[in-house]
Amino acid sequence: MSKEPMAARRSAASRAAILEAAFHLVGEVGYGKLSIEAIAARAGVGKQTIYRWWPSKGAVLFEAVFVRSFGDTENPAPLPDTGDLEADLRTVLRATALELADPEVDRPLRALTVAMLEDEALAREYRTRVEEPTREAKRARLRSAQRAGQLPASLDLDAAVDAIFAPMAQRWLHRAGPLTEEYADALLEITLGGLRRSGPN
Amino acid sequence: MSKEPMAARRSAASRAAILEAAFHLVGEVGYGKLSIEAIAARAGVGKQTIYRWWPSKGAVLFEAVFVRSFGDTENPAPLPDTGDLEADLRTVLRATALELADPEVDRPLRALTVAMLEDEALAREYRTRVEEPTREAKRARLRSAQRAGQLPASLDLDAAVDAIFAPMAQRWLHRAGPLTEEYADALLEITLGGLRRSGPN
Amino acid sequence: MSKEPMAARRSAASRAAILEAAFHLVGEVGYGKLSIEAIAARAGVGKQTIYRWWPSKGAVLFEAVFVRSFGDTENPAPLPDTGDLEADLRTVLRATALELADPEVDRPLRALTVAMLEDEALAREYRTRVEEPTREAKRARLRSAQRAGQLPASLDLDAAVDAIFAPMAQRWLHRAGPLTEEYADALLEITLGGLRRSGPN
Amino acid sequence: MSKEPMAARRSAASRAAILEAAFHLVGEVGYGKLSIEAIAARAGVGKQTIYRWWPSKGAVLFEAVFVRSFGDTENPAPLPDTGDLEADLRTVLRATALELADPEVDRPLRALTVAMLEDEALAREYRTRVEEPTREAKRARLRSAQRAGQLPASLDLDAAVDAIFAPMAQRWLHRAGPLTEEYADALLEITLGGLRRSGPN
DNA sequence: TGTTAAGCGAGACGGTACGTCCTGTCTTAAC
DNA sequence: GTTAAGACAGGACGTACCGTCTCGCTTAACA
Repeated sequence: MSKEPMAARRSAASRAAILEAAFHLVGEVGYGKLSIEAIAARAGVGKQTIYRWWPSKGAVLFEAVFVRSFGDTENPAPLPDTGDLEADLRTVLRATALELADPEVDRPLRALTVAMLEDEALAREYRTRVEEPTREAKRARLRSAQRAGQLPASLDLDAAVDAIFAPMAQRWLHRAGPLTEEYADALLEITLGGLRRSGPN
Repeated sequence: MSKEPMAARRSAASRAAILEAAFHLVGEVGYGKLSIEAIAARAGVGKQTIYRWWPSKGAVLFEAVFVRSFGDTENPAPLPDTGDLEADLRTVLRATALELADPEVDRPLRALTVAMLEDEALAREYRTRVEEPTREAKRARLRSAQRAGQLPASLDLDAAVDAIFAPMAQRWLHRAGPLTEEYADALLEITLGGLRRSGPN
Repeated sequence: MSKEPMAARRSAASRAAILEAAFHLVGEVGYGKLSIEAIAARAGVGKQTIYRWWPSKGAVLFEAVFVRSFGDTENPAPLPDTGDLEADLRTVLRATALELADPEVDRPLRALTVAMLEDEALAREYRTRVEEPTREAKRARLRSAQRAGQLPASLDLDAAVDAIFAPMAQRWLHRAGPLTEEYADALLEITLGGLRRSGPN
Repeated sequence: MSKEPMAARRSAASRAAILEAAFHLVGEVGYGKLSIEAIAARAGVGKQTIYRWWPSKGAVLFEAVFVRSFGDTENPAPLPDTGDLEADLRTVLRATALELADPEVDRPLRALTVAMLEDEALAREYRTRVEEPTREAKRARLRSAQRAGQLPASLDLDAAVDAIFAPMAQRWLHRAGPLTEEYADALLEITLGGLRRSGPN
């Protein structure tokens, strides 16, 4: 299989400069005030070069964030699997809490969320290329736990993934409270043990 | 003690026309393409009348959605309390699922979410006037269940509210799946019973 | 004959403040940037008070300049008549040159000229109440000279007044050169003696 | 030596459309109600295209009138020189009278006068590019008459030009009377012969 | 190994919307 | 019944960007 012949002349330097500029600009001014004109100026690039390769500022931002997060590969890392489901999920949830609390991550990710809310095509691409692979990694860990008899075989895996991970995402999105390891632990205890027997009883 | 004398001259007709116009326009074109110019034109109002009373298009939208949802009162309805916690939460979650699936609600709410992501002041107002009262109503129902011995006294109520309601909100926001009563039920079973014993075991 | 009964309640203080404000504002910002709003604010007066009594900002300016120049009387002073036509005209022309060179006069008068160019009704009022009386005073002096045999009886008096006074006005208007006594004298020599024998021949 | 490379990309079609639109609009609504917005709309052009190349609506108007009057050349036509000064001046003055009486000329010229009164920079440009070249043409004719012994060598040429031409300009500006050939002739007789011996004696 | 077409930076173009200022009309409360 | 105050519908201001469109220049691929 050969390299795609399309886009033969595309300037790698310009592409990198554009993504770099978009990423930093969005961190400075937010999605609403991000403009293609400013990206082009910051990147030292003609506007047409952006319009030639991306359909919208949201698409530029998506790629900028995506490249930062995944580099050149499309596949997310699998979740840790030590055999201890609770410990592994705790590790992941705590790491997520820390990452989302980092302004370097928070601002572009928030901007990307806006972009996706404004542009359904972008949202679709996100679901395909980010959300679904990530979710599959989470499902895989839960499946492993099912095989180990730690979770019921009949479990609705998607609902389970939502139950474990959505509360943190929602708190982050609406800044509804601090993203701490304590919060991560409290959530995990509820989700794994159930509200009815939650708490250190 | 008298009513505040300020803003005495404000035109109630113009205010209503503006909120009405904003609500419908945002449903037609989305938040990004909503313009104050268009709101003013649709409402038959001078732009200055909008700028005089609201600091941004997001603030107009917030008030438009708020008035639609709460009318003149500030207080959300309390959750049902029949004594059966699971049944009551099921009622609420199912109703939420149906409501979020309604385009008349979906579109303005999605737009409002964008507005809040773009404008922290607006997000703060939302948390104070919408999120926190609503959350308190939810907490109150859980406290009632604690008093009835259905939930542990040591439960972290905010984490519990998140665990119950966030997954649905997240699925709605990212259109990650259908908002059905089945999904509501599956979530509730996990959250109340815990993943480890979830499913019809 | 009594004071006119119309405008019974009109506030003399407000009228004076408005004219004062208009006069000074126009000197600061020029006619184009003069606004009724600014006049009202400077005069400490409601906008409606201006709109009630004057039809346009030009009319306010006209009255402001007019009151400054003529006070309460409508009649301009007659030209000096010592019997020596040339000396009398020299006196008047030199005085005109000095007055037009004074910024306190120059700026409002220039503004008034703009107002009249923009508003034919105002121009008509100016011609009736300022230009024509002034011109009649000039004609009167020339008539006196005719009676004294210093000017031909057949002279077209209006053309003569134009010939004597227009060049100075034009130079002032277009800032085409300095308004000096020398210029006044040079003009007078040409106009009285004729170009063909002008100069100290 | 090459033509200046700057402004390379300027659209000649847009420039022409703008000047055309400005010229006609000012004739319809006058200078005060002339708006850049309306010029742009009439010309089928973006506002920015006007702001890019002209600093003010006055500058647009100046160029519009200038192009109409002079086309691409900067130089005014010389005055006729048949050897008979009086006849030549009569020709010019009569032509001026007729031209100023033409509404097609009157309205834009009056507007341009307002523009210059409001904007000293514009007035300066007018003096440099229009008034001074025109005046030089007039001076040249008078110099020719001096060489022919028809005028004193000591004559102040600028004052003489003013004396000949200003009265007509002033009457036009203030609509102080009809601009007829008779008026032109009367002025010329006074200016050349002198008031003291004016009239058909 | 020179030709040629693509991608490139630059930026003008016709537009839309911004947020501000002012217009002329109106309504209210105070005197 | 006039006044100061100021809200109102409307419209123009001058600016910022939109997405499209040339313009010359650079550069890699093919001839």
